Amino acid sequence: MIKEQIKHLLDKCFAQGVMQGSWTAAAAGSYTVELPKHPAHGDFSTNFAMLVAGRDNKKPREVASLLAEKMARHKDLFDKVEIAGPGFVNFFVREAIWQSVVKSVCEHCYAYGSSQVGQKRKVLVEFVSANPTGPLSIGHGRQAVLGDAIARLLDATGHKVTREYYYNDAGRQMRVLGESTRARYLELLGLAAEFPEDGYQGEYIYDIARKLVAEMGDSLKETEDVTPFKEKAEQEIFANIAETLEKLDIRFDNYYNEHSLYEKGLVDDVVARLRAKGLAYDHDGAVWFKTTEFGQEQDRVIIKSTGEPTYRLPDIAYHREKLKRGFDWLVNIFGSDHIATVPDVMAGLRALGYDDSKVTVVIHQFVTLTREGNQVKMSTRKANFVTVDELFDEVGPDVVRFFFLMRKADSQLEFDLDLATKESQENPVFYVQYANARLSSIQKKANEKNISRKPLPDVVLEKLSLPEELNMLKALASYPALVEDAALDLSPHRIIFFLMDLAGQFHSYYNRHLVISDDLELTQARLWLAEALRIVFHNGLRVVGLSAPESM
RNA sequence: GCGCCUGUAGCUCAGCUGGAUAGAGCAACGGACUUCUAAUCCGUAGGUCACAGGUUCGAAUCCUGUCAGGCGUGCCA
Repeated sequence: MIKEQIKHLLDKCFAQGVMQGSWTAAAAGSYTVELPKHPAHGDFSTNFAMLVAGRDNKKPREVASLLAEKMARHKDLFDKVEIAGPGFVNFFVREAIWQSVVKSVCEHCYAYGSSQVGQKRKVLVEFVSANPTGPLSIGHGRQAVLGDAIARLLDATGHKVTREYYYNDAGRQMRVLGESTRARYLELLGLAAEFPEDGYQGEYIYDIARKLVAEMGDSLKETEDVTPFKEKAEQEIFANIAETLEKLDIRFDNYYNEHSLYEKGLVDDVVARLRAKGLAYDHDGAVWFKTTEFGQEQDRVIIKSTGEPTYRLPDIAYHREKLKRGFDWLVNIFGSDHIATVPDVMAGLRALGYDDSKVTVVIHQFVTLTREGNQVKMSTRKANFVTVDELFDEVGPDVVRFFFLMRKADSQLEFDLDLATKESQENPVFYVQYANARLSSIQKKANEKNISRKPLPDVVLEKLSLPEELNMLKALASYPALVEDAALDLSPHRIIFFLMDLAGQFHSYYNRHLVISDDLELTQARLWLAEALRIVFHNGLRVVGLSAPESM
C-alpha cells in the first residue's frame, strides 16, 4: 500500500510536469515503482526519469532532480529522496510509516492479506480430473495441491471460486478396468482368467477383487458383462481418491461426469454447430474438425469411424458448458502430458463463438521421484508407480503439500524421498511452521508472566527501530500485494518463498534479541510486533492450505 | 521434423514480467544452549545466469539462431 501511495504521487508529479512543460506525456504509464535489492538504494525506487528523458530526448539526471525535488516535499512519508546511478530516484521512507504497519496487520488480523481485487468474478478451477482407474499418483498429487492452493488464493482475493473435478466413467479406460478386475476375480477363485494385454496391473485390483469375492462369492464367475466389475472398481477407487484428497484437506464443490454431456445432447450439439459453420466434415468414415482454420498444422478427428468420439470433442463441449454456466474465468490445471488438448479446446471455443481468453491453462511439469539416488518411473498401467498414499506412509500432509508448492508449475519437480523423510529435521516445512510456533510461544510466555498487550494507541512503536525489525516490518507491509500477485499469476510458490524468507529473518532476530525484557515499553512494542508476525505467518500458511501449529 | 516447457553455485531451485554489485535452501568446513522452544542461530566458501548474436540508457529476464534435457505431436486420455 505504501508502494501504491508512491505510485500515486508519481502520477501526480508526472501530470504536473506535463502541465508545466517540463516534459511531454509520452512516457505516461510506463514508469514503475520497484523494490531495490540494495539497502543503499532506499526502500523504493523509480525509473521515472530514465523513461521520461528517453522519450523526450532529455538528460535523465535533470529530469530526476526535478522529480526528486517535487517528491521530497512529502516529508510525512520520506526521510530523504536521492538521485543515483543513471537516473534512479530512490525513496527512503520514514521509520514511523513502517512501524505503523503493526497496527494495520493487527487490526485486520486474519483478514490481513485478503482483498477484493477479484471483484467477485466467478472462476471455476478444474483440477485432478483423474478417471477412477487407480489411486492418485504423485503427479496427480502435485496437481491436486497446486489446484487447491490456487483456489485458496483466488478465494482470498475476492473471487467466487468453484472447484471442479471432471471425470469419465464410460470410456475405454474404464472398460479395461472392469476387465482387469474380472480377471483378478476369476484368478482368486482359481479359475482360468485372461488378463487384458493393456490391463491395470496394480495390487489394488486384487484388493477390489477380494472384496467382490467376499461379498458375492463365485456368483459372478459366469457373467459376461463387465459392468458389475467396472462399477465395483469405480466405487472403490473413487472412495480411495476422496480419502486421499481429504487427507490433503482438499474438497471439491462439484464432480462433473463427462457422461452427462452426452445425456444432455451437448456433444452432438457441438458437432452440429461445427458442421453448420463448415468447420467439421466427413472423411475416411470419421468426422474431422478443421483445426487448420485455427492455426494448427492438421485437422483433428472428433468422431472416430467406430462412431465413438475422441477425447477432444467432449472436452470442447465441457468447456463451452462451463462458460455457459456463467463463469467469467476458467482456470485449468493440467499435467504436461495433456498439453495437446489445449489448442483443440481453444480452437473449439473460438469456433463456437466463445471468448477463449477467459480460459487460463496452468501446465505443470512432471514430478520425478528419487529414492536412494534412483529415479522411480511412474505408469498407472504398470505396478511400479508411487501413489500419494504411499507418500503418506513416510511424510505428513503438510510436507507433501509444501514440497509440491515449493516449485513453480513450469519447473519439473524432484521429490527426494530420502530428503523429505530422513532429514525431516532440516525440512523447510518445519522451519516455517516453527517460526509460527515460537511466536505463539512468546505470547503464552507473556501471559504466564501476566504481561498483557496494552491497546495499540498506548504503545510506543518507535521502539521498533533495529534494522532487523524494520526489515521484518517491510516484509509484513509487502504481504497483501504479494497475495494479490500470487493469486492473479496463479503462482502459489511465491507465498512459500516469502514465508521461508520471513522465517529466516525471524529466527535470526529471535536468537539475537529478547521480546520480553525488563524494558516495559520495548517489551510492549515487541510483543505487538510478534503478534503481527504471528498473524502473517498464520495467514500465509493457511492461504496455501498449510497448517499453522501453535506448538511443535 | 514441428509445437510447448526447462537450462542460474557441487545438488534442488527463486529471481517481483527490462533495472543498479546475482539470491536462498541443502551438501562442506568452523563456532553458539544458566535467557520467550537448538526443529534455531552466527561465520567461511561457492557463478562465463547453456552458447553465439541482436534490441537500448540498462538483459538472467525480450528477439533470432545453436546445443542439451523433458512432454507432446493418435481415429489413446
